Amino acid sequence: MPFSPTGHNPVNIICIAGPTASGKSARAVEEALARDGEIISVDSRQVYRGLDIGTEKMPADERRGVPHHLIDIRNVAETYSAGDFVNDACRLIPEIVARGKLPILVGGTHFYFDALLHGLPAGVDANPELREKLELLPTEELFARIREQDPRRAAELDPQNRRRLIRALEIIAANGTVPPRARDIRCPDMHSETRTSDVLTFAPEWIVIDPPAEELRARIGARLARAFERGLIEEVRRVREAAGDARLNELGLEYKIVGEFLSSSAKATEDAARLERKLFPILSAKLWQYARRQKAWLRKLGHPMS
RNA sequence: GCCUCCUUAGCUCAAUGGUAGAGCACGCCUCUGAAAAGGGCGAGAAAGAGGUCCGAUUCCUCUCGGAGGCA
Repeated sequence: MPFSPTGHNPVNIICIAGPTASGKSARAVEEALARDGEIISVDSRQVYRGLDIGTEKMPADERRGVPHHLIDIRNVAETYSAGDFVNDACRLIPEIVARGKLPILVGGTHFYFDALLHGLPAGVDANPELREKLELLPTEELFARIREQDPRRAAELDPQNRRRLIRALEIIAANGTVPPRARDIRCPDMHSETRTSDVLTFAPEWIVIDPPAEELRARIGARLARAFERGLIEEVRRVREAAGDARLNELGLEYKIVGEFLSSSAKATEDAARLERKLFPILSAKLWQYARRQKAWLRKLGHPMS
C-alpha cells in the first residue's frame, strides 16, 4: 500500500546538526547503516557541483553505499534557496519512507532545518526583477513601505536589514501581507491543488554534535590544512573562472576569501606556499565565526550549545 | 659610524596643541525563500624618560625598537 502522508501521521526523521567540522557527515553514515536510512544533505553549498574541497563533500567511497540526496544538484551559476530545500525535502522524505527507509537529515545549514520544521511563508518565489528595483531604494524607504502595508511584519523586522526588508516587500507584493509564522512542525503539501488539506508533519529525533571549543578549533584548523593540501586554491580558481567574482562572494567563506586574493593580481602571483600562509589565519577565523553562528542557530532551534 | 624617516587597538592604517577614529580580528545578540549570506551592539590603543606650554598623542631632547641612504 503506497505511503500517503497526512497531518495525522507524523513522519519519523533523524536530524543531525552541529557546527562545521564537528563530524556530522561521518555520524550520519553510521546512523544510516545501523538504522537502514538514506541521507538528505542540509547544506546550502554542497548542492553545487564543483564545490567539493571547500564544502568538505564526503567522497563517494566514504559514503559506504548509503544514498545521499541534495548534493551536486545545481550549477554554481544557479541559486538554491531555503524554499527550494523545503520543496525538495518534502518530496524526498515521503519517497524514502515509501522505500521502507529512514530519512536522515544532516548538515550545517541550520536555517534550512528551521524552514523545514517550522515553515516558510506561503510559497512566494523569489522575484529577481522586483528585487532589482527595490535594491535601488534607500533603506528608510523600504522600511516605510512595509510599515504602511504590513505593520505587523514591520514591527518584527530590523529596519537596517535591507535583505529582509526586500524579501518582506516581495511577499507583500504577491500576498498583500507577510503571514505570521507557523509554530507547528509541518510541510506544505506539494500537490495542494489536489489534496488541499494534507500536510506533512515530522517527528524529529535530534542528534546534536557539539565538541568543546578547543577541540572544535583544532578540528577546524586540521580540516583547513587538509583542504589546502587537496587543492583548495585550485578549486576556487576553477569556480572563479566559471562563475566570476560576484558569485564567489555570495558563496562565502573559502570561496569569497580565496577569491579576493586571486582577483588581486599582486597577491595572486605569489607562490602557493606564501599564499597559504597568509590565507590560513584569515580562513580559520572566518570558519570559527561561522561555527559560532551555527551554534546560535542551534540555540534558537532549542538545542542549547556550550 | 653618520644622516634621514618611522613608532597610535591583536593587525593594517587615520585625524588632532584641548584627554583619539576606521577596517579586519575578538566578544555578545539577531535572523520568514541569497543563510558559508544579511543585520545590530560591545570591549580594546599614543614604545620609554624628560622638556616647552594653562594643556602634548601632536612641538623639542634623549633612549629603545624598525626601515632606508651614505660610508
